[in-house]
Amino acid sequence: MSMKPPSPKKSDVTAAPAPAKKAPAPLPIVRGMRDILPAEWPYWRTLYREAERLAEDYGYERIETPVLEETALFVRGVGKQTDIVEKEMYSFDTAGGDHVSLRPEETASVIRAYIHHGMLNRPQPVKLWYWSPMFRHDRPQSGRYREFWQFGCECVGDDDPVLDAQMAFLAWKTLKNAGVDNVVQINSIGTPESRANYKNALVAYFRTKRHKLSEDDKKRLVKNPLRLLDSKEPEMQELKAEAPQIVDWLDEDSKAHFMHVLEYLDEAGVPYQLDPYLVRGLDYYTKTVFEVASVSEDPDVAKLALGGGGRYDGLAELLGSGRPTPACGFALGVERVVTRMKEAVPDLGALEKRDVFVAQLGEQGRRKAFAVFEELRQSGIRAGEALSKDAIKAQMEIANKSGAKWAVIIGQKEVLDGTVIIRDMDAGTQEIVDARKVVLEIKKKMGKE
RNA sequence: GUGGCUAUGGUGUAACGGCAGCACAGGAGCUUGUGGAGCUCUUAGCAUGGGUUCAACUCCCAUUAGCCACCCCA
Repeated sequence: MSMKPPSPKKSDVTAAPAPAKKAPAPLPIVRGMRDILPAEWPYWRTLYREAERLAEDYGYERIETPVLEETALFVRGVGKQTDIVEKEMYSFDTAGGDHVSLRPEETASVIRAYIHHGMLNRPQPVKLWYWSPMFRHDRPQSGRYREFWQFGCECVGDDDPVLDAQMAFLAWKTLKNAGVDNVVQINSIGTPESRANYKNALVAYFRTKRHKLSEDDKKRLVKNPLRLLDSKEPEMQELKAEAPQIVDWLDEDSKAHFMHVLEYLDEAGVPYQLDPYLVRGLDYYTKTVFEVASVSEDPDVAKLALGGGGRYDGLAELLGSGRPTPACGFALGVERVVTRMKEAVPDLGALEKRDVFVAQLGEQGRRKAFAVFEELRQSGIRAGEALSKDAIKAQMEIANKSGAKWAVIIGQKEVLDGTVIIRDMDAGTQEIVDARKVVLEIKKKMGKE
């Protein structure tokens, strides 16, 4: 007996002509936010699985920190002068008067947790990984969102160059395993002292060329001279070539450290390019800095970094670890990687095939089908269903689309006889089997495939 | 944050200062027992708010969002 309620359409039509009720306006999504729809999920899942497997294999442990932190953590950690902190943070005061921010990146939080939980008393280095949403109030563009996910690893408490190399390796390898051809761009920016010296030399050089600089570049000269190096202004390309190079200003320790990092990358077969102009936007970096970019003939595709990382030996101390705590890490932008994955492996989004489809006819058939479906599922057979449909025809159509090799059909007659029909969807043949042996019969058929 | 381009059903698109079409997708059906084809019917739209006009989806302004180039970044 069908108990379906009468169609609301009909009752509306017969209802008294009430004044047209205004439908509530649909609410928009907040700017820069996005839904991850089912069609995209297979990519996320694939990337997540690769990331998790690699991180765990390499001894990294999962960590999850609060989305909300004291604003001071990022001001101190990421750098007051950085654009991220200066104009891109979601900051607000709570009712209790706390100054808090949605995290714009994860490294500062991980180090905070490291200190907070006394991880400096654990065997060093402490290796942690995360896969979490970050928030930056940036102008949205493709591959750039206000909420975005990062997969990253942090290795805290050791300054050995092999760890820097491991970071670049893991970033590269994760992408590679996800099907994204990529290359590491790498540089060393030395210690804060050697970098300060270099910065002075750079400023001195560009001051002499000041008249040739664009407005943006003049600002950089004052605010963040290292940024002059990755300026896109055409005139800069020539000026850069003449400019002092950071390698010439590195202290001996940083230089040796960097050489070792490169040797390890050679050994591991990681494709990398030395990029003397690569500097990164966060204040905490020291020595090794790197980015990973996809390999593509299309320059627009290649230019967007999929991830980045490096060494940040001073950060933990700056955040109060109380003793020198060298560390390094990297993060990949999940949305950006997924975009590349869609190009590299377009068929990943296809629906997962079902082995069997359970079709039913009549209320008794439906009830029986409900149970049979669960029986199949419990025995590990991937079954499909459309229990809410009445017409067998519609169900067979769905069965066909689901890719099921067999349909189990249960109607009134079968319920009475204690049987089910098993239909071979390719051959179009079908047989009647004992209802208690459905799982057995299906398994037998699957075994033959 | 600065500058530019764009906005029509769920998706992709068409047209026009005068009733907004098409394709795909969705739903129902083509004798309440069988899918892949076909057919019928059907749901669903001018981003929002103002203005000009007899009349605006169309022209103008603002807002919002997306995209692009910057800034910066994953």
